[in-house]
Amino acid sequence: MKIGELSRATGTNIETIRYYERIGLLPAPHRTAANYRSYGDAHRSRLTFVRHSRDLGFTIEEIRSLLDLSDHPERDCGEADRIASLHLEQVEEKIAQLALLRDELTRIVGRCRGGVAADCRVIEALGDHRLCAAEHP
Amino acid sequence: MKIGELSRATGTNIETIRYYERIGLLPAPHRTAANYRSYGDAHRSRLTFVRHSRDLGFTIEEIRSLLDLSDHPERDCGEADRIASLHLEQVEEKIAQLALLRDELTRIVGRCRGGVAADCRVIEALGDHRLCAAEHP
DNA sequence: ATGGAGCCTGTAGCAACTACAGGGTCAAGT
DNA sequence: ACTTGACCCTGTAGTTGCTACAGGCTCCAT
Repeated sequence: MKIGELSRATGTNIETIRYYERIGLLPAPHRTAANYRSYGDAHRSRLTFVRHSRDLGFTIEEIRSLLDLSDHPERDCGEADRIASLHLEQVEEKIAQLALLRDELTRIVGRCRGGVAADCRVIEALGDHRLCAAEHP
Repeated sequence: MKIGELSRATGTNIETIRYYERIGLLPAPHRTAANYRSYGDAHRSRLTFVRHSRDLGFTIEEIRSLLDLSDHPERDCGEADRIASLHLEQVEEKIAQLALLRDELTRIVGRCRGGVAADCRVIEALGDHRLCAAEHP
């Protein structure tokens, strides 16, 4: 299949597919006589793997390691578990961080009662960290 | 005060301070005879405002608008409230999104029972979106 | 044969910094 | 007086993960 078809089949931007090839995440496919890329099913599932992993927030480097493992089925699965667990931890940390931000923003927004900027509680709060309820990063 | 002192006083990287000046977020300070930047209290509070806003996740462009408001105290406060409310919404959306990811990752990680990569549930799950419990972005 | 969709390469742009390289300045110690 | 080391300067390039051209080829239908 041509790049446009692969793009539609996986919901991936064409430029992104070429980008993945350039950084070595997808193997370079065969070319037709007209120098068009020609992909097979193996390419499609690899790209699906990549996109799904990206959707789950894995970095390119993490995906590289995961792909490497999936290319070597005889290896130990522990590494994959380690990468995923670490990532899960990071997501949980990020959620906790954002929850703090949300609380702080809610407090700040809630204090606005209209009027002119000189009396604005939003702007006041931004200028003075001491007005915050909790430490945020 | 010199840039290093301002850096320590606000917990901002020196390179970041110069960057903010370059993009017009901080006004260019006076220079000493030796061409060193020399800051006053107004610079320090402006930078504090910027850093605090960044910590709360506002983009540079949002901060530009907020600073503009705080420079014009006679203007209506509604804009500041609008920016902060919109940002709060985005944070809430991001949290919801990450919660979905967390759930999916928890499911995936929980399925790993060791062994070789060929039988790895993590890798299997990454390659097949149909194994997911919910739609994620 | 001509028009438009699709493909190619290569480069530059986005956000928000961060990290040099290669040089100048200043204050303290000897 | 001189040296050492901390600090400052400019300018440019790198980071992540794409996205968006520019300028040109190829294919297929009309």
